Amino acid sequence: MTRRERLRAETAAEIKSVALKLMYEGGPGAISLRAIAREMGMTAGAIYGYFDTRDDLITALIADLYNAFADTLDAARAAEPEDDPAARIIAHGLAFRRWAIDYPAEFRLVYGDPLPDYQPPEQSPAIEAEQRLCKGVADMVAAAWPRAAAMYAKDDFSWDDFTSVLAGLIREWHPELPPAGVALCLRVWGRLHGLVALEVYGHLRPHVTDPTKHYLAELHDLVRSLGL
Amino acid sequence: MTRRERLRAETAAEIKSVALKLMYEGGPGAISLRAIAREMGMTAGAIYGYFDTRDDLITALIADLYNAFADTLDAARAAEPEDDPAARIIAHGLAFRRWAIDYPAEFRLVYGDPLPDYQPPEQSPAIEAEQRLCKGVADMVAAAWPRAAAMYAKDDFSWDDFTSVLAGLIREWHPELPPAGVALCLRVWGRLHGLVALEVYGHLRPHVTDPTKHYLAELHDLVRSLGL
DNA sequence: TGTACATCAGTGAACGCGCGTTCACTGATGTAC
DNA sequence: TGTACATCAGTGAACGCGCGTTCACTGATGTAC
Repeated sequence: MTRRERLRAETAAEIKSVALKLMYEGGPGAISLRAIAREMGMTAGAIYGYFDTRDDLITALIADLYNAFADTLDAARAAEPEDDPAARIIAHGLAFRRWAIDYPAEFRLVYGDPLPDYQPPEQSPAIEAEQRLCKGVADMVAAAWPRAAAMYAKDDFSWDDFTSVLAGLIREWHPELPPAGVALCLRVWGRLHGLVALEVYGHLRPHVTDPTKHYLAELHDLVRSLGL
Repeated sequence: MTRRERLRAETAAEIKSVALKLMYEGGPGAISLRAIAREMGMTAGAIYGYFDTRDDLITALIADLYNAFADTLDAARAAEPEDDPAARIIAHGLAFRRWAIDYPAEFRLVYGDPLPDYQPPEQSPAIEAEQRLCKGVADMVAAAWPRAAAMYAKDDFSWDDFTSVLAGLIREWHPELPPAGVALCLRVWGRLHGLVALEVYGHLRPHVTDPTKHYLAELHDLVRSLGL
């Protein structure tokens, strides 16, 4: 990598990090090429040397976020013993909420409204990264399945209830997991998501003094409902 | 009500309904005074005869949506027998999802990102309407409480875990419900919300062929976890 | 080591856009006598 | 029933704004001889 290439890569990274900073301070709507350029002391046009278009920047940003986010959750799970699936689920859940609350703009970009006029591309690098998150949940449910099966194995699901993409991934990651277990993954995902989404969008605070406590209670309910 | 007053009210209503139509077609970002005026064949400035400012319009819109939404859910619950709390919960859940999927822009406005640059007022008519939704969930949990108490009554919650506003409302609506029951309300709310939010924002479709089926399974899990 | 040339990051001015908001005004609708 | 006046909904032009994007250009950094 030549000096020029290194500088180029650094500037591209700076553009993204400034975009994140703006988003952190002003919400997803605060991302604009002009604002980024202003912040960096350069001209709006110069950004076109690094990204073909505003949407390309956003797409790159989302992929980065997904990866950083997946890293955080993977690390949180890995910090708990492998033979304690309940602890891993709770650690994952708390880390998920922590990230969402600490970086609400990022959460919105990933899980909420796309930016005004942003059109995600069909083949986005974010898709791969999203699969990492998916795998995280699948790992947890698979670890819990030996005990959860007693409750859910008789649920009426078949492989036809999932897209072939998901079915393929699951069979690769956890061949032992039956369709009822995969369906359970999705519901667990929804359950982890619900209270956090409400909180991030400001619907919980008017009712509750300590959101963490309620979320933790939900995590314990969840773990219990999995038979752990 | 004089003729003039009636015309005024009709025009104000038309402004709101055109705003909804624009939002329905182009997402929340498509609401602009100019677009509304264009659609109505009038001038952007004319709208200032009806709403002091763009944000006032949005606020009125949100309050309307909350009320229409609460009407829908109330009706869905009321259609099931009062002595069958499980059926009421499932009907409520399905109606919630139906509304969210049929009117995604409205869902986003209410539960998702506020509009770019929209600053909700402190004292909004939407707050009252939101309480109607809150009461709906509280009613369901209160009806389930006699059976759910066995599982949740020993949860460690006190009235200090809620804002005084919520605590006051609950004591008015359901004086028999202890803090653990109120906490359960919030968790049920989150559970109803999770999968629907994921679906509305496009995270479920890439994995699943029939989202309703999975949501229904979640509702059944929920009902079961309430001991119904 | 020094010179001639190629590369290429960034400039700055311009384009056209849609936005919220203001304001002096017009012209129709209502009211009072 | 007809006239004089008041009300007020809506006009249209203008304001200043920030945006994404384009393009001919400058000037510094690198490369080849």
